[in-house]
Amino acid sequence: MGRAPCCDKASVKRGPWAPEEDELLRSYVRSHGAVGNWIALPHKAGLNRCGKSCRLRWLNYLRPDIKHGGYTEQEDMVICSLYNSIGSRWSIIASKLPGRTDNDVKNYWNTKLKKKAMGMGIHQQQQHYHHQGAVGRRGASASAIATPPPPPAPQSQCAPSSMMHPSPASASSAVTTASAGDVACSFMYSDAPAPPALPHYHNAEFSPPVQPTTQAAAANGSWASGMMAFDDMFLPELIGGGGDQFPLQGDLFAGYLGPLLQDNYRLPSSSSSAQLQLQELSACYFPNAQAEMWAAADHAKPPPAGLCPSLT
DNA sequence: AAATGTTTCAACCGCGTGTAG
DNA sequence: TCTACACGCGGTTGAAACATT
Repeated sequence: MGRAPCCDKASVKRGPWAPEEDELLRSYVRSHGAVGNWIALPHKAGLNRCGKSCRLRWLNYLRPDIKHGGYTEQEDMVICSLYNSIGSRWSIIASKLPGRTDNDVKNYWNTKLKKKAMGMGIHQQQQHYHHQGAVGRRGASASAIATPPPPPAPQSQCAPSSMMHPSPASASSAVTTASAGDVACSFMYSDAPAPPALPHYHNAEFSPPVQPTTQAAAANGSWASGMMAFDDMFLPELIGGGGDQFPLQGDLFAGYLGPLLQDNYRLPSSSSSAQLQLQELSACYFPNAQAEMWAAADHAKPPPAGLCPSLT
């Protein structure tokens, strides 16, 4: 038994919107302000449409501040960089691009930018890649099965490599489209010492891995079940002030998360093993992009959901 | 000019999440 | 605490537009 449909699909109009329908919806929103209940809107506005369809039409097309097409190089870089970092979190990516919608960004990536990114070259940076599996809103599972390490993950090269050091304040900027816990990765890091007390962050949107959650983990010197939400960065910081510098996936981690973890877990920054460990964690935090690049690069299929093998 | 293949993008679908009752 | 409902999201589809042969 499936979920009840949000509306009677047989009795509502579907397909492309007519100009009259657009005008009805536009004038309704104009006169009533923020829509409180999209399901009830069609009836009130005199539209024979599903409420979800109305919402989509408004958000993706009729909103006055929408931009269509004409993506700039800078926007390309933002999309590439964020996609590399957080994967297909289109609503988050779109929230960093004023006037762009998640649907638009998604279409743009799938039809143009992905090819462009691929064409600019793929190179390997990471020695080890461990897909962490289910991430984000759907089906996050800490009980996922560890799998053997796949081939090294290629990375797209969308922009000149640079480092990024967002200020702590930037971590508190608002992103309303995602909840804390998104882009989260559960992992165990058995070689690191138990983490010290963690710094306080402005809010929960960006929080470092949590301290050991089990007595056992603390007792044997490991820590477990780290969760991180990384769905928020300021665009100005992303584009590096002048807009001519951009973080890449690895650099994003090395530039921001790396030092954070080094500070928190006293990893020697100069040691190659520490670098390796950071790379492993990076791959765990931001797995989606690698997975896609990977598939596109005709490598073996990425592993199914699972904890980072070397971290378990 | 016609046929065929490819690309684009608006719209749909179904599921996870948040929340009010 | 549970349930029902609406919202929001990401993946997918399909028709139209465009390019190529």
